[in-house]
Amino acid sequence: MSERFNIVIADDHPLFRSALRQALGNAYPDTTWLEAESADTLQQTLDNNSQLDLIILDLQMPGSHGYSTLIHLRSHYPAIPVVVISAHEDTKTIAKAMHYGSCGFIPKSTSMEDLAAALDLILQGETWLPAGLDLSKEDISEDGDFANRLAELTPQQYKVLQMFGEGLLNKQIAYDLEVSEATIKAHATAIFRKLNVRNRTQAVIALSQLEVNNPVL
Amino acid sequence: MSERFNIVIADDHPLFRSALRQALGNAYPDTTWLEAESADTLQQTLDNNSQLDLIILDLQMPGSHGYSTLIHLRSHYPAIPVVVISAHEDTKTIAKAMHYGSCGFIPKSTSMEDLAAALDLILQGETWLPAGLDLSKEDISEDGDFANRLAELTPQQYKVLQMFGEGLLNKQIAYDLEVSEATIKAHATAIFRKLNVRNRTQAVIALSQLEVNNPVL
DNA sequence: ATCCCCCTTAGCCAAAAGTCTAATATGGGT
DNA sequence: ACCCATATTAGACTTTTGGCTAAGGGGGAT
Repeated sequence: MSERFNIVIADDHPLFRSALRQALGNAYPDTTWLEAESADTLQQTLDNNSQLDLIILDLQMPGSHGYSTLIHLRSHYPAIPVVVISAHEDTKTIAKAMHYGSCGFIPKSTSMEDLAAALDLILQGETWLPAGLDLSKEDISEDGDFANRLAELTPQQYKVLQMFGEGLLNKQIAYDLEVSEATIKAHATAIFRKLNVRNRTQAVIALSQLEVNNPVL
Repeated sequence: MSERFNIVIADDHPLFRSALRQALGNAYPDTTWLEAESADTLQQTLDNNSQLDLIILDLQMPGSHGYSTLIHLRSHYPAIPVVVISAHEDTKTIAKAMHYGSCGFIPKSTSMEDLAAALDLILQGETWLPAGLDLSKEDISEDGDFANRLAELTPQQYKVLQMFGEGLLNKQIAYDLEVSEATIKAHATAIFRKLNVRNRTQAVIALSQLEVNNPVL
């Protein structure tokens, strides 16, 4: 055991990140821990590290719309397993996380011992779920179409879409990403085509359908 | 007892509307029941009936964003009590409904006897909540600012905002409402000013913050 | 009668959004 | 070496959006 793993903790709460890191540090002494506080910094972490073994992902992060980050990760980095960790723990939330390619679901209420046991399984390529769960009743599939469309976006397009979701103008996005406004427009057109919408407002509406606990789904 | 009441049932599920109506018809034989299946038809019902005694409101309706309808009703028809009825029944959802001016909260799992008893109280001007509830832990107040701003919208402005939320163009909205595009633009400018946003995308984003079970709040 | 609010509309203008073509650059894979 | 996906940009263009001014009509309240 105890290989040299590279594990990312993506959660917007600093206290939770360090608690998780500390709790698991004993069980995995040779592991390199990386932290990301937003979808943005998570993307940077992915860009800068080629050998990642696991992403521990919170569903609520600034600049991320619920499951959208999970969908994007699974489609563009299929080799890296993602385990979702969340304060929500109803079966629907869990079923959706699994449906979108998570290799496990860890409620934040999980004890630290269970957590270490869960990581063991997951790092071996298994899946892990809280005990005593019946997901058979949960029928997802509704928005499968949009999820597939979202998965077609390139990383940069995905980033631009997220910034649409923050209400930014093309000009502001171009400034933030340090590219020209023409580039943003080009991305926008590509995004709309892939998502099958006509303008940015419809794109944002579609994106918000992936919010955690959205009653629509 | 048994006055002549006018009660509106606003729920997008036809089966549920008739079930409710049938169940309560016995307890309130002289009551006129009105049904609305969307925020739109609810608005029409309000326009056409001056003497309404109660609105039974589901939080999930087509063209309505969670609490936005409740906020709008309470600000523009303060004399008409609104009781929220919902499949969600966590304390946060309930606390928010009460915070936004609901005079009660009825989970859809409530028995028909309890339901009749609840209506009795509510029609007397009292409030009603499921037994054994502790809302003291729930702290809302976060988006009070936006709720106040939303309450400033006139009925027509509110309707236009909802259609922004459906991703419609000014041209389409004008056609649907049978007014000119100039009118929609005038409403749009007023909406943005009242909501303190700069464009329609930001308005839609703000509106979606009022979604039921939105983790942001 | 008067005031005020809401709804309506037109016309003008500026800004932003969105489409299209065409071109360059880079990196990975075959 | 070559192909391909991605990212970048410019330029020209159309459409949509949004703000501003001005103005008329209707209804309710004082």
